[in-house]
Amino acid sequence: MSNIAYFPVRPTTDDARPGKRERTKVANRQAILDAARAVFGELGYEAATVRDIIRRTGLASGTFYNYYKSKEEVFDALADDGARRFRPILRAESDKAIDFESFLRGAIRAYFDFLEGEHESWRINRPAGEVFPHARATPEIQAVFDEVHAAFAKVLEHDHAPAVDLDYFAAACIAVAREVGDKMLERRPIDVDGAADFAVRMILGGLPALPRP
Amino acid sequence: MSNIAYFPVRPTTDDARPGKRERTKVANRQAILDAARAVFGELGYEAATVRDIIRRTGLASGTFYNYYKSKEEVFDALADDGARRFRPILRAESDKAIDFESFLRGAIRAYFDFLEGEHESWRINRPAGEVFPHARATPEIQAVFDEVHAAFAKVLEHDHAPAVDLDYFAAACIAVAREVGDKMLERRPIDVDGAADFAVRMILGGLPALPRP
DNA sequence: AGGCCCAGATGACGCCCCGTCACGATTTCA
DNA sequence: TGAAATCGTGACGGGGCGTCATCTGGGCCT
Repeated sequence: MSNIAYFPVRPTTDDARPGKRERTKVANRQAILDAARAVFGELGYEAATVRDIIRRTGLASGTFYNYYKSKEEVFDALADDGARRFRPILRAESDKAIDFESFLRGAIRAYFDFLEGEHESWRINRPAGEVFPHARATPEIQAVFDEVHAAFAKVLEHDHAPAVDLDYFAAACIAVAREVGDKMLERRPIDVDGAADFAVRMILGGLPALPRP
Repeated sequence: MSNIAYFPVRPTTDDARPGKRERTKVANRQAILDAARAVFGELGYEAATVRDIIRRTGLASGTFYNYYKSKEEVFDALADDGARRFRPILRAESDKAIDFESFLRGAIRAYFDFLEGEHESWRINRPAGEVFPHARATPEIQAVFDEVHAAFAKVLEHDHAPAVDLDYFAAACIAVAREVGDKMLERRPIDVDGAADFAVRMILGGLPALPRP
């Protein structure tokens, strides 16, 4: 099938848009990210080496360093990517929330759904017991934390809820969500509703009991 | 000052008890542990190498591997050591506790005191932003978790509190304690009372709101 | 005391991964 | 089309890794 008839004027092949240099650049970057996800999944983060990642892409070892400085930086990039995809979801929950309870329920539910989705891409084939480092505070992840912080502040003030130590409270909420989320992923079948309900109730129950500084 | 007069019969020097072989063995093991603590503190866990650790002890590189298989194993040994020292403290709190509230308050208070104490040995000189991996589930650490679990079960049953998802609940409590504890260490002055009060109230408030399966 | 044995300390060694860099191929631009 | 810029390439020096043949000296026996 020739496509000349369809693109007669500019014989621009469909992959020729932004200049070849630029295109191979994004392709390489993406290839490295994909390879890294797979390698981390198979070998675990600790055991994985830059060589493992680059080998899987077919690129030369030097090429890796044109894009990332180290294994850590690739991991951060993957984490950043996750955070970047999650942020608008969180933002949407924050916008449509009426009060603290609806915000919290929406946010945790969204986070757990997100977790369940991500889950697939990672635990491919990893020997049990292997563990990932907790994501470092990359800019995008920090932004998510800040967003939570801000949403808490906004929505709690709007509720005329008495002041609490927001720093402690946000940290505690994130901790509960993270830990209950992890445990949720270990159970079969995965019960997002149940886990979310648990986390929400625990936080919601704890809030009015907090000390007022 | 001669001590001949004081130990006239058996010229047993005070460090000659269990045979020299055994003594240098425990000394070496301890030296490696001490060096590791210092190196992790100065360089951070990621950057530290087995060579850094062994160099600081003055021993030969091969000797290290007579005691530990890797940097990870030394770290685990240090974590295990901490857990081993904390366990009796936790046990004491569990024993003297009347109800869930007093147990929780005692345990968290003990944990935060412990944290503050440990704090010194670690953050010696480390560049900010560096971070330690969360301790792996070494046997001794697992034992602490199990102890918490068991204490929760015992004390909640004794309270005739309605059943809750203990797995989620214990995980959430540990998460709150860990995270609020970390934040506590970042503030000056360190306010153990305030942090413990916060964590206790949050958990205590959340408990009655939990779903009953 | 003298001698034998073996636990365990030693450090050189080969392996592999690291990050760099000079080179060459390919794209871009004039 | 030729010059310049960009970037992929893989060889290379550096260094940490874990091992192992060798040596040392403590334990133990006569």
